[in-house]
Amino acid sequence: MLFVSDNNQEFAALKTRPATMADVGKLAGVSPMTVSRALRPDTSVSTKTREKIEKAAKELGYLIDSNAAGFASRRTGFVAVTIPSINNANFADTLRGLTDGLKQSGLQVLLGYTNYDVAEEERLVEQLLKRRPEAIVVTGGNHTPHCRALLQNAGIPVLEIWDDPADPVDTVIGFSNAGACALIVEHLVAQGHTRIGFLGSDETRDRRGKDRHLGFVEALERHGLVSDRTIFSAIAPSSMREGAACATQLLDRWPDTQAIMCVSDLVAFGAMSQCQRRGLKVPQDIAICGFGAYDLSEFAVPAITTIDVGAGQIGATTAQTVLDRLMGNTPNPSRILLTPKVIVRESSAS
Amino acid sequence: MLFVSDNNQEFAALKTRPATMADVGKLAGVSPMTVSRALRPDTSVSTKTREKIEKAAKELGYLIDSNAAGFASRRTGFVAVTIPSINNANFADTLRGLTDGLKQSGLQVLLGYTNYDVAEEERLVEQLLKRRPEAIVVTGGNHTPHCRALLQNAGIPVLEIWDDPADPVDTVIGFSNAGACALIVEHLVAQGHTRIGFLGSDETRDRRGKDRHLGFVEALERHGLVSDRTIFSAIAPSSMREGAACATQLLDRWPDTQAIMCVSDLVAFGAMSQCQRRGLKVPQDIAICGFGAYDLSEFAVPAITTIDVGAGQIGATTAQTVLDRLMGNTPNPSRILLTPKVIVRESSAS
DNA sequence: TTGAAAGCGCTAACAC
DNA sequence: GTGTTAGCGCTTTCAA
Repeated sequence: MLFVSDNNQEFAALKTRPATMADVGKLAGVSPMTVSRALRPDTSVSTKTREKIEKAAKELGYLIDSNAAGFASRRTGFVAVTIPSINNANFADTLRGLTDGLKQSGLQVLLGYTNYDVAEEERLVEQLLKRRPEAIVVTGGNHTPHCRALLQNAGIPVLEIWDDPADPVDTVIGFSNAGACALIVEHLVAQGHTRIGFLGSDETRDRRGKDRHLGFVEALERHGLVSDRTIFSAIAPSSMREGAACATQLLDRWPDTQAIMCVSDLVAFGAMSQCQRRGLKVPQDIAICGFGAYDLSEFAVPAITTIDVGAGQIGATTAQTVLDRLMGNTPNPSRILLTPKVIVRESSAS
Repeated sequence: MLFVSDNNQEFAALKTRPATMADVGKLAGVSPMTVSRALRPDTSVSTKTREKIEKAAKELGYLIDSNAAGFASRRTGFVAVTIPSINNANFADTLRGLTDGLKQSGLQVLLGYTNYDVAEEERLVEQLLKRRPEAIVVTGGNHTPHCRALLQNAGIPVLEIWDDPADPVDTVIGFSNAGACALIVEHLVAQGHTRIGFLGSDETRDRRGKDRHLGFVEALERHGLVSDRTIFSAIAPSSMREGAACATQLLDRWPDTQAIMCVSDLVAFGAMSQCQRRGLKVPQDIAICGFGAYDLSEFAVPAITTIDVGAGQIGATTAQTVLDRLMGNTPNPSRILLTPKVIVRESSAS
């Protein structure tokens, strides 16, 4: 059986046509409609008929076509999700919380990653919207104008997560990146540090990183401390490599730095490695703090002080909120802000 | 990408009906069919008509319904992919190679994770197949009988990756986990080590880990060495925590161990941390090797010797192979095996 | 270059 | 409890 016209040779037919409900119905001696009912829960079909149908379906290796079902019922069962990167333990945790929370509902996550680029996000959101998801979850609250318009006009719940945007599109489930960072500064100041550096990354791309830096600056200023010891990598987001390189720059320029706050645990780990290679003892010679509560920080030697923003919890809450919105329980936008927690570990303990 | 879950439930409709091709056609004064043509490349529509249509589409904020389009053309544009875990840098690299390689083709990845569980894989594969993907990529070559049957009867290209199964369903893009591990053993033996331990995880769940252990045992035996210094964590896959715990057990039981081979870099990192906490110097007192070439290993102090299996390359090759299969260039199954490379670093250098 | 008719596989709505 | 009819939004096919 060919699926492709003769003049279009791409995608030659490898498939044999899969069985349909009509095929199953014919074999079971019932109408396709009865098959449709039998294959769904909570539908009235006699036990005998259902058994006949299940036998026939099994015999044919029949699997329902979810696309066709969604098409007919106008419910695709998709929830679109964008994250900045797939290779990031924090977003992976959020994703796990989200998918696990959606598991019972029959909703499926359609995932895309933006590579920390709002232009890419725009393309991605458009592509995802073409699949007619029932809700869309975007990481971050910073979008191109067109992307914003797409989200606003999509006619479905829009959830912005991992952020606290001043002007949200719809519903927000996040936290204040600036506020979280301020907590770390309070901790470092309480430890008696005054010469505190910051390692970040290109702020136009990593918007959450920018907010963290803002929180850092503001918190230092509240204590009357200067905040000029800052190194940004040109690459965003910064990771271990940039952490190591930026730590080198920071220490070369301000050798008397007492503590370094890093935009993420990965940067902190790279920075700490570099300190150790330079013969600096952490925390005796210099304190290091990260952000994100990656496993890495717990098992590093010394273990790294960090911020736990509740990545998994964000995902779980997002799932619940999506379900609430779709079931009409909470038809209105809301703003749910979680409270990040400092986890003090060896790398900054006196 | 798509994540998949089970069951069904009712959702209230929040959506206003999005514009259709008919709406666009009406506004532009043409038939829906002409709109369909205008919105696709390589179709014959006059420039003037196309402009009218694009203007109308823009005005209505029209986005094509990919599900309906796929339904009508019997080409969903989905490529189903299963990976064991979303929170794993190796699989993330493969996924990135895969999605990037598919980007130009208009094919979209539908993703699900199995949590290293073949029963979960079976459910997932079934769920994914219901979306009628044009090809399916599964990580690993170990499946339940029913899952195997599902894959075989799907009528689409099936690609098993990250493995070298003895009896593949269809096409294989992987490497020998056992062979890769043997390379590490050769390296350690060449360094003069004879008392070599292994840290792994529950072998029924982590099949690739099992193969790695097999390769370890065989390689030791080739050198006439004993391979009893082995600790498996009950948790699979092992990560940093288990690496630390299992290293403790190994060192308590065989304090004179000279080198430890770990099932992954994460385990190696946990083990190395534990060694350091016990006052052992790496590599002077004990050598440590990992598997997977995670960033972590490069920036750890000391940097960790590991195996680079070419995770990104597996993804890129998989994408290319999927395209070849779908375009009929390479209609037959093939077996593509990449060659893992040892990266010798400080943790095992003499 | 454009349009009309048919239908993809399924479900909603209404019969019986 | 089961069948019939209609149609979801689009593309295929054929005709003009």
